[in-house]
Amino acid sequence: MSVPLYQAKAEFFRTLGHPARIRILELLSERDHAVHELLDEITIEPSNLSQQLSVLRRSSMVVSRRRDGEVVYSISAPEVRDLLLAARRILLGLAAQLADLEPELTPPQPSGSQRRQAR
Amino acid sequence: MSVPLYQAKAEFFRTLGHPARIRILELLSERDHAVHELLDEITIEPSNLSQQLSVLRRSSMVVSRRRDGEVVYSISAPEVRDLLLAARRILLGLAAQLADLEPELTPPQPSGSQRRQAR
DNA sequence: TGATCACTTGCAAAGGTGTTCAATTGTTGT
DNA sequence: ACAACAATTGAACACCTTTGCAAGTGATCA
Repeated sequence: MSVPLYQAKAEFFRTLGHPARIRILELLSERDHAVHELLDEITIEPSNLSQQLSVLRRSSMVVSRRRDGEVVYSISAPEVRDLLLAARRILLGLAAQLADLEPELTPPQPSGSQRRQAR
Repeated sequence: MSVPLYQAKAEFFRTLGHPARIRILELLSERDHAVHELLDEITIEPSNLSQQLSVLRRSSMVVSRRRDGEVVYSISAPEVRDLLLAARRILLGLAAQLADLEPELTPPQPSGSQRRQAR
């Protein structure tokens, strides 16, 4: 293998590491979308959307085709959906753990709201 | 929820987006490791390793504790393991697709080692 | 106490990423 | 052929990350 797998993985995750790209993938994992449909859902400049789409295209996570004067994008690896779900599970799990350890943080508790957090 | 979920997800994936951090998580998902054990496995300056560990700590993906004069790290969300596996599956799937679409690019292989993998 | 080991932190240089605007391509309708 | 639309590209700038070195902390042991 030319590129070590852990490096390919890192690149892959970096590709996912942008809010707009996450939203795009979430929308596409429901159904194919034309660019202007994505624009309706995501608050972003058209050119910026295009940039993000091109990042996803470069990584082969999505493909585009032209249909009736629009460009339609689809997910090329349906398993991406599972990945996003797995991420949500982990995220919610971590959040729950945090809430557990520091229940005194969230509501504006007056007395001794000192945060100790192992520096 | 204060931070939109898709933004938290992006942050989460960005945390995974570094080769050293991937390796650390892979090692930790096998078993807990002391810092110097990680150093033996990963080719990296100690201070750099420390920085990467601190990124993982900040995101609550790992926790550290001191034991017998060493600092031992462990994974705090065991599901991370599934996530790494899911990533590998997708990565290998994408690679296979690429190999399929452009068999003429890599080696000039003549006879049919074709792989088909229906989009 | 002082030396040493095991890590961590601060910081500056270098490199990389994201955002926007303007310009461009390509397609469709008149 | 031209205008209008849809999407993309290029370039400049700001911002963030990574890296390595030097310095620092904090525990353990002679």
